[in-house]
Order: sequence, then C-alpha cells, then structure tokens
Amino acid sequence: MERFVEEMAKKQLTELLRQEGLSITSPRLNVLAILDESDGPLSVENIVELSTIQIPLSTVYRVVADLLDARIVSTFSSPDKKLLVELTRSTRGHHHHLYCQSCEKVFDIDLDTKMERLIENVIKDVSDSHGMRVYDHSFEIYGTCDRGGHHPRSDQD
Amino acid sequence: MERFVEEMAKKQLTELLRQEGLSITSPRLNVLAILDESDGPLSVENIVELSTIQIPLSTVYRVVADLLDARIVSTFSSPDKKLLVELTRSTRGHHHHLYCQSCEKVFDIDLDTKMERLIENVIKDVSDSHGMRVYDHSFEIYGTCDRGGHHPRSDQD
DNA sequence: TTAGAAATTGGGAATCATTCTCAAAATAGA
DNA sequence: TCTATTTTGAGAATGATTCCCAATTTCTAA
Repeated sequence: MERFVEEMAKKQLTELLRQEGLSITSPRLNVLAILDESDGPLSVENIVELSTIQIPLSTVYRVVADLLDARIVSTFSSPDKKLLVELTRSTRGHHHHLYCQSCEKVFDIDLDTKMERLIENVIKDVSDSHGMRVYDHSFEIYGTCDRGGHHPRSDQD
Repeated sequence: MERFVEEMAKKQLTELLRQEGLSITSPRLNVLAILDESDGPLSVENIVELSTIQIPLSTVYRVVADLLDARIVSTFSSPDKKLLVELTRSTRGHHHHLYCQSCEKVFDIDLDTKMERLIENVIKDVSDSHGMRVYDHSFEIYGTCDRGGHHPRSDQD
C-alpha cells in the first residue's frame, strides 16, 4: 500500500517533469518526491538529509534551479538567508510564510481574499507612485512557538 | 555653510552614540554620517564606497552590529541576500520596502494607518492559530523601474 | 534497440558575504 | 595624564552557494 502510493506519486512527478520538457533523472525525481512528502518548505540541507539516495549539495542546488526555471518549485529565503524550496503545485497559488525562530520551521499561511485584494491595491498605489512595474511581493511573519522564547534583539549582554 | 551643516550633524550623531552608552569612535561616526546623508538603506559595501576615510569591511560589519544592538540602525536583507542598513531614526517608525531589480535601489514605503492596522489583525489571527508569539513582520515589494526591464524568472534561454 | 549527440551529474574547487581573531591603537574616566 | 577597557585593522576562517569538467545518463532517431 505504502509502496503503491509511492509509485503513484512517482508517476505524477515524472509527468510533471515531462510536461515542462525536463528530462527524467533520479536526482530530480528524488528532490521532487522529498518536497512532495514534506508539509512545508525545505532547505537544501534538509533535502539532502531526507534523501534515501545520496545526492551532492551541488546537484540539489542545480536541480532546484532547473525546477525553479520550470516553475515546478518556488524558492525564497529564510531569516538566516538560507534557500528554502517548496512545490509550487502544493501551495494553492500565492501565499505567505510564518517563521518560527525557536524551532526553525516555516509554515505556509494564506490570507483571505479580501486581505489579499487590499494588498494588491496597496501595491498598485506604490508601484504607480514610483513608476515601477511590480513582479512580486512578500509578506512574512516572524515569531517563536515556545513560551520561553524571547525577542532576538532583546538578548543584549 | 556646507561645513556648518556637517558639524551640526556630527554633534547630533555623537549625541546619539552617547545616549546609548556607546563610545565615540571615528568609524562609528563615519558610518552614521553616511547613513544620515543617504536617502535610503545602504549595503555594507555601499557604506565602504561612500566613506571618505578608509574603513575595512569587517569594521563596518562590527559597527553596524553594535549600532543594531543599540537600536540606532535597523537592518534587513536585499533580495540577493545582502545586509542592508538604515538609521532607525530616519524612518518614522515601522515601514516597508520597495526593491528595484533594474537599478538595484531600495525605497522606503509607508502604508496608511488603516492598512497597517489590518495587517496587525491578520498577524494576530495567524499567531493565535499557530500558538506563536510574533516579534516582527515584513512586507516587501519587488519591481523594475525601467520599461525595458523584465521579470527575473522569465529570462529562460 | 542501439549508437551518437546532448543533457545531467558528482564532487571538489572557487567565490562571495559575513564572522572571527588578536595584536595594536584609541577611548574613557579617575 | 595614566591605565583599564573598548574598539579597530587586516587578514584568516567560515558557510552557503556556484562553478567546473570529466564521467555518466538520458534522449532521439534510425
């Protein structure tokens, strides 16, 4: 059963690559499978750790870059500036992120349609007033999940 | 006259350091003066380039870290993950950023009070539902200012 | 199905921003 | 001014990411 699900997923992921005209290779399928099984964005290091077969870091970076070009994955940076990756498909379109400083996890969050529309309006105003063409925006929230956690800038010694 | 203004600024900046209990050194005053004259956030490299006296990169990083601890400056990351710095004072409190991909500049933007309040509400909802204590958030807009510019992800070859 | 062409990989070296180190220099304050 | 303390300069170290290129894999078309 487990096995069956895996096979299904593999076929779908293969199809995903084929649709975008990318050749089917095991590093690509592996990275996709790992992202597919994850419930949130992963760092490149995470991907390597979670991989059953051995994949060099450089290959993961390259694979991720190819998948990004094909829009199969999306990437962004964590607060400590590491590359984070997630399947574009798995996120129902546009969304935002919530970072937990204490457990170092990232959660996807969705804003309701009204809020998202308000943001679009703000962006329109700003881009008009600056004469710029806007291609993206981000909205990120930083917090801590454990009650003992503290503000990262208040730990002066 | 020019000279006079400079002297004025220098006194104020010295006072700023003194108030926070930081000793007065020329690298610190220089970094502050450069940030004070800038109309937007600067990278560490920018600061070194704009400095009249020679300051090593490592010193600028250290000075910026000290000023950050004292909350005299604020820092954040550019889309290419470089450290950006601005005087906390020069920004009337909380604000956001607009990045231009073609000219590589960063502009400060303010949202109106209503919008900012909406965002606060969203953050409250999200943090409550995830059981997290939120200490910060960011909202950034990415665009290009020249009409010939193009979406960074659409230049596939 | 198979040969050759084209694309991809492995893995180590290179790069780039940032941090660290520590002796020398500057600052603070009695 | 003198001395303890802090800060600096300059280069080495670090860590994430990119580059390089020979070896391998995938694709294509006969």
